[in-house]
Amino acid sequence: MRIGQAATRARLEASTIRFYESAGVLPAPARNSAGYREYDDVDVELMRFVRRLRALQLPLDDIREVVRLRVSGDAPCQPVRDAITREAHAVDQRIADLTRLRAELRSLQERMDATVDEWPTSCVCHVIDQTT
Amino acid sequence: MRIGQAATRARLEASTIRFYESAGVLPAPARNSAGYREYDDVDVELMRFVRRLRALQLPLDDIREVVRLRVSGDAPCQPVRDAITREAHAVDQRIADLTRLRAELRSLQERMDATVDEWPTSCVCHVIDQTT
DNA sequence: CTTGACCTTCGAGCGACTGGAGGGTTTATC
DNA sequence: GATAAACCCTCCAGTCGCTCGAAGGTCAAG
Repeated sequence: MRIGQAATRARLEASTIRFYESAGVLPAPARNSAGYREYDDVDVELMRFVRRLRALQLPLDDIREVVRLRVSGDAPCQPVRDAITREAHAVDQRIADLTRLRAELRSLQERMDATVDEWPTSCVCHVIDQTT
Repeated sequence: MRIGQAATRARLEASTIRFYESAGVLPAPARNSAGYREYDDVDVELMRFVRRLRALQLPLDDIREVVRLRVSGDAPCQPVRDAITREAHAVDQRIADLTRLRAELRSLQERMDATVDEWPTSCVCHVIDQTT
């Protein structure tokens, strides 16, 4: 099948598949006489695998390595598990950061609302100025 | 003062200040005879204001508008309040997304650990394959 | 006179795509 | 057999917010 159908089946954009190929994540497929990429079901399975890892927000560098192992017949389970662990920590960190940020935004909103009557005259955003 | 001292006082990198200028966020300052940028305390205050808004992860597009108002003497409070509200919603959304992602990563970790004894033989990452 | 710290501009690189220009190919329809 | 729509190709630019490096100019201290 050609890239469009592969994209539909793998639930990726054709442009994303080409990008993954250029990034060395997906192997370069065969080409037909017109130069079109030709994929089979195994290729589509691999694309789905990559999509699922990306949905877990694993970086392409990790996925490239995992795909390399999988294509070469090795079991990529340990690297996948390691990548997932790294990502879980990164996600925990991002959530903690964002939670702090949200608290600060909420607090700012409240403080701005409390001084809304002073705005028209001489607001230079003291509230923001008081932030670190 | 020159850009290095302004950067230190505003707690920004000199390269960031130049970038903000090129991005139209900060106004172009005067230059001395050697072509060096010259800043005063008011400029540094504005840099700090921008840094604080960036720390709240407001996009530069919003900050540019807010700075424009502030420099022109208008009170930027309402736009700041609006931008903060938008950002608060975006942060809520990001937290929700990441929380779902974290749950999925945790679940995957557990399921992989539960089948760890099967890995050496024929792991093709069924666990990942079962993900949507 | 030289060293070193500072400054300048310009351009590339990050991550992971996305979209467009400017072409060629295939397929369905008339 | 012509034509139009849908598909494919490559290459390049843009996204966001910086950050770094190259290649050079300026200036004060020793």
